[in-house]
Amino acid sequence: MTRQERRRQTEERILGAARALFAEVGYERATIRGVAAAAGVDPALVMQYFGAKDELFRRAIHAPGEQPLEIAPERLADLLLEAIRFKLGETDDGSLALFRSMLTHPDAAEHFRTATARQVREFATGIPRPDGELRASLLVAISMGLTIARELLRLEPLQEATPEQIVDLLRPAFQSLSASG
Amino acid sequence: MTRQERRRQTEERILGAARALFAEVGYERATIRGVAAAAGVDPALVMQYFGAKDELFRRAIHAPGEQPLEIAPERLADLLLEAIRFKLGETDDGSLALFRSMLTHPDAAEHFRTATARQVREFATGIPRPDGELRASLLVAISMGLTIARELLRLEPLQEATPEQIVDLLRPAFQSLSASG
DNA sequence: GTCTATAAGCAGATAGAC
DNA sequence: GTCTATCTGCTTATAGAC
Repeated sequence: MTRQERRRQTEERILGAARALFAEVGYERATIRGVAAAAGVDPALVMQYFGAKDELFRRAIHAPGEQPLEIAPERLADLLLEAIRFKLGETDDGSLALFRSMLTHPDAAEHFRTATARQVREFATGIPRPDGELRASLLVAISMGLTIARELLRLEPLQEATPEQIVDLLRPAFQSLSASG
Repeated sequence: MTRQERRRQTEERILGAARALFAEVGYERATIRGVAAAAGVDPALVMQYFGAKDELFRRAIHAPGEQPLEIAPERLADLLLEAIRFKLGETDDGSLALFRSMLTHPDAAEHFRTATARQVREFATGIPRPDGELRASLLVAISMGLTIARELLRLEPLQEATPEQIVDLLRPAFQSLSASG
């Protein structure tokens, strides 16, 4: 194994530890020292690799690549529900880190706002109505609320329910919001 | 004006400043110094009155008293929508402070969980079904997501819309979730 | 009663030894 | 290349002067 490979490997380990810790306690309470300890490396090494805590966080929340959905109107509700069903229970740490910190860390809030704005515009193309963007925003807000309540706050009834149960109950709500006519 | 009155008045001013600051930046980033500056008093005075930062936060999020709703089944959806319509745009700083910090401050998370559990049980009495608690949880999660998205993250389409517009769009969703049979 | 001064602790970041 | 030691800054909290 070359030096470059080794370096890349430890960098990935640090990034994974950072993602997990940011997801668990948020930006403020997560410390470089804590990340280093979780990754089994020296705190100075983390700084060496990532330069600053901000940069580490930026890298941690950078999702592995969310490909935009092709949206056929009349299908939007089902697509969203399917995405929710898939994500519930196995949301990646990068997304959770972003959710966890977005209310208290300005950079995280900004990142979420721009990512959401793009998603809203995308969804809105599937809702050809004057208030399409508002409807899309509501769909996003509902999905976000659900993830926060279940994965971050761990509200009991939501955590015990299966993704299928939840999706079934939400279907009428999503259909009414994404109805194209 | 007696000493006691004066003291009570400054205490209220500090508490108001604390509520506003906690609501704006969350528990971690809000400092005693910042609260004191906003209230126009000495930082040491804040400590004198409230003892510790935790206690100040505890007092700040203690809502002025939310009376439990009497729930007639078949009316739950309308009651909730009315509550949302009323709250949107004028959510009190105490609630916002709690929302802002609940993802990153363990005490706030715990407070929210217990308050929510009570609310869920309450709503569930209006949904006489085996999955009543799950449905009630979804209603709470949706309301929470909406408040967070609009008041805290300030997502544009949601902030520009009127409460009436939002409530109208959500009505079918709430009715399907709270349908009693 | 109110404020000044300071203690004590922990954070991120840096310089330099090995 | 990796780690030790340290610097600087900020926080809560306290002790004591006025």
